[in-house]
Amino acid sequence: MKRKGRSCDNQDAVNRGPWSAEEDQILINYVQVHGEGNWRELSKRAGLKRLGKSCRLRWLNYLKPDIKRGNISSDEEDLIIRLHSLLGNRWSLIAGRLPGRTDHEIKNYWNTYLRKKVEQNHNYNNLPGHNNIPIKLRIESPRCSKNSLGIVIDPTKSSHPVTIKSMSCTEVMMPTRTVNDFTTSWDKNPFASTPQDGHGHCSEGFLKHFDISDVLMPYEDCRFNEYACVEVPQHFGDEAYKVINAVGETRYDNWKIDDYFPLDYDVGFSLF
DNA sequence: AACGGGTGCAACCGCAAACGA
DNA sequence: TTCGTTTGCGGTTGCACCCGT
Repeated sequence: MKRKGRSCDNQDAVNRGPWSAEEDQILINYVQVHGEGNWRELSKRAGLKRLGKSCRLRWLNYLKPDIKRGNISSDEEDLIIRLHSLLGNRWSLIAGRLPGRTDHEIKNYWNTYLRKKVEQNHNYNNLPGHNNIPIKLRIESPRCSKNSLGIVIDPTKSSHPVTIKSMSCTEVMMPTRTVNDFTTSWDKNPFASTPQDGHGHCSEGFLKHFDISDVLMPYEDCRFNEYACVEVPQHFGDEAYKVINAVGETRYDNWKIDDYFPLDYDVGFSLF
């Protein structure tokens, strides 16, 4: 599978195409002794006539010991479809939720098999986020930790993913404490110590607007097949706070807290 | 058996972000 | 702050194989 190399620079001295078993072994041995990183230097020192980039690709996608190859289960397949409907072609994010799988393998699997399967599935185009079905937002834990505010989506209650684009807390309570007093009361107008709205005034209805799709990340205790977790850094100082109300927006339509998603779909705040 | 089109997948490419001097 | 290098990502390419004719 020799490929056409570019005529410039000294790439004629570089091996291209499929890796031989010997090259693989050299790379494995070298990484086991010296570790990953600095791939260009690694290639030179290991005596591989390969671009550093090529070494990195080969290691990360095929040779690394904890990689699962092939036999993608139906559960994994289902999760890929859900995540793709949520994230699009963000293969590294999708792979991050499938332990042992690489973005490369998932991308190939999608392009050669899953995309066709999904396209054939008439229901795909009727998923939430692709139409205007509103979502019920349920506040499970109104008092959030100081580290983050997040939501947990429980897809076990529905076969449909939720494509949440953004979320705003519209009513937030901050704790107030008096000096030398450890008791806490909840102040519904805490804005003297919290960010303002950029216009120098703080109406009670605001707090923070953020784009969930930018901060979607796996949560350690999360069972991948059951929950999609979103963790959002909070910017209101070190204190805990209570979320009283919130509105959000899916990828294609708006929803608000009082809307009802059909039957049993719950989206809730959770304490991370 | 030979041929040709379709498919799968490993490797490559270009770009952008991250990093470090 | 700038600039060169490294890393990471997603899209594309092209060869080997499969399968129908």
